[in-house]
Amino acid sequence: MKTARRGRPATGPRPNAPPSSRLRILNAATEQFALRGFEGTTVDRIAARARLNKAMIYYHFHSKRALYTCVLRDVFTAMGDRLSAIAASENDPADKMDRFVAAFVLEGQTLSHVAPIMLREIAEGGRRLDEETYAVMVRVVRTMTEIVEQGCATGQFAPVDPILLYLTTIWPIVVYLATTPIRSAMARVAHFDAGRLDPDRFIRHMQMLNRRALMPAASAGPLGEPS
Amino acid sequence: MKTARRGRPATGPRPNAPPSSRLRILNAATEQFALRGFEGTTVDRIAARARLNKAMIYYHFHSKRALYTCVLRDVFTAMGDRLSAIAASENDPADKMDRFVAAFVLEGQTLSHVAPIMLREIAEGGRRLDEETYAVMVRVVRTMTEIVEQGCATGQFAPVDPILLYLTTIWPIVVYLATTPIRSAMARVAHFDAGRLDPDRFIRHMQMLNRRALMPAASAGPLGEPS
DNA sequence: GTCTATATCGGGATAGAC
DNA sequence: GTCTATCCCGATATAGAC
Repeated sequence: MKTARRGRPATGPRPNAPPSSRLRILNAATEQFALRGFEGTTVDRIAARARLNKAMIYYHFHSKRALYTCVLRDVFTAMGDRLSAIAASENDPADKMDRFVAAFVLEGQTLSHVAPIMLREIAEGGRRLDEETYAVMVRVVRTMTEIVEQGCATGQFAPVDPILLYLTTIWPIVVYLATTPIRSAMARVAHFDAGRLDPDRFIRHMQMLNRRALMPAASAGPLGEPS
Repeated sequence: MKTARRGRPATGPRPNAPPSSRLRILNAATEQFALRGFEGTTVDRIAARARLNKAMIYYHFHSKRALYTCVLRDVFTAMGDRLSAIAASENDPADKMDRFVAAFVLEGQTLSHVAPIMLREIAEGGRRLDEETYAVMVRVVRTMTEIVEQGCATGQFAPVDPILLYLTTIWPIVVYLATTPIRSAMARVAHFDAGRLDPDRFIRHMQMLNRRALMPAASAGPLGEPS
């Protein structure tokens, strides 16, 4: 258990330390775990993709499981860090919300393995998340909560449960990101133009959704109340 | 490949045929695959949960993979069938949309294994979906598309891309369903009241979201256009 | 730190009796 | 249709040389 003692932010071993094996392993592992899941990934394959052999993996990480935990922590921390920055900016809540949405999509494209991994962990019921990783995910929820509460306090936002808004904001984005690689194949089968789902259009859709969701009372509109 | 030739709707072997092994296997398999994924599940364990032994599984299904394909088809078909019924009703589009959302949540609770399986398949990039199963998923998209287009035609709905609305409607629900079992544990860690996420509240939130998203132009509201 | 074996075992799949 | 026993490969993990 003392294994997880390698505190270091994902892609920065320290300005110019060896660019080598440990990091190559981490990258290869992230890719494979995202692609095939924990059980679907073999240590041999990770080694191959890292241009190393199994033994090196067990030298740097004590077990497949410890490596996975490491990947989880790194990947979620990286995402969480980048998002926190947004909420720290000095804009008004509506602006922050737009920027938060855009940032999640954009960072999610850069950290392209985070989305599939999140989906797998949810499906798994969070059984593999350790406390540290859990805390990072909670931080993301809290970031959104703060934005919503700030907007509610000033009356700019309708009173909406931040947790519900979190659910409806983050997860379509995650699925959007995770399906990006197979979008065109799906488009062929489902007969729709995949271009309709380019990132900019998608971001605008999500922003529109949240702006409307947070629009203060007034217009329940021509559609009336739900059943 | 001729293996998948057992056309039969999930939970109805035919009114009163043997309630026995084949069905018990299917049920145990669905549960385990949802819980642990394809690679995470062992044939031995499925057998145990079905109160049978491995050999019986290979007797009824030729391989673990064929069994999985069967589970996928059954589970998605069941869900698709129940949803299609909604769209066939004679209500107006706004009503249909509300009912569609409610139905997805409710049926998803009944077919409680469908959500985790959907998440795993998305994370997997759809690599395990055969054409038949694919077609069922497309049908769900089409169902939503029809509702949206009907509403747009009559001017009741703002012009919104149905695919985008599908993304933002279905997937929060799927994640909501998949996290239900661990909701209270999460609430403890994240310090929020899990009761806030009871199904009725959630359904109303989703309906609100879509009604507002589909509200015809007019009020971009006090929030202005996005960046 | 990096490599080449090799130990070990779990799990998918089959044989064949009943 | 159902069972027990078994094959056998592939995957995690380790030993130990360099």
